[in-house]
Amino acid sequence: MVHDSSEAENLLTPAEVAAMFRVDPKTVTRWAKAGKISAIRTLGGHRRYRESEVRQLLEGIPQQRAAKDDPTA
Amino acid sequence: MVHDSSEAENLLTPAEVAAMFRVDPKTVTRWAKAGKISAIRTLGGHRRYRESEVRQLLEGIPQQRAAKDDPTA
DNA sequence: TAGTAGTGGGGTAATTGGGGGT
DNA sequence: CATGTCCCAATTACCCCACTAC
Repeated sequence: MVHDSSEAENLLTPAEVAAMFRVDPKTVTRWAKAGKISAIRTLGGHRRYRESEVRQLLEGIPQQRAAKDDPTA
Repeated sequence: MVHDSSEAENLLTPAEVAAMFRVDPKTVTRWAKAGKISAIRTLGGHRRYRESEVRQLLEGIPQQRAAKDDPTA
């Protein structure tokens, strides 16, 4: 493959996200409907979720903070 | 360079597009058959897709909505 | 010319979407 | 209010094999 997609965001299926949260896939769908998580739709209408966003929600990481002020110290 | 594609019509293979949508290459083929995405045919019958168009679809730009509920009318 | 990976085509099982009720 | 489950229809994923792309 000589092609190169400079940017590749990892997308997750509803089932994968559901497994990570230990909930039903339908619940993930409701979260997307409620705008609690962003979703990308396939041309057929199925949803795909950004892995980075999902992990962030799982970790409970609020925002990225400047390194000059590190509260963990 | 004997093989420079410049950057006019950057074409993607089915596998590339499939990876971007997190779907199976076969699914992309189905989208092309359904006319949901324009495809260019190689002389051997294989399909190639326009990167610009794929990106637009990923961004979630202009999705054709069912006419049953069109507030613009 | 040969070899490996990707693709097309067809068919079938699994997942997903949407509404509704617990 | 949020989640899980049942319904049905649509979309998607994986199986085969033959041919193209490089």
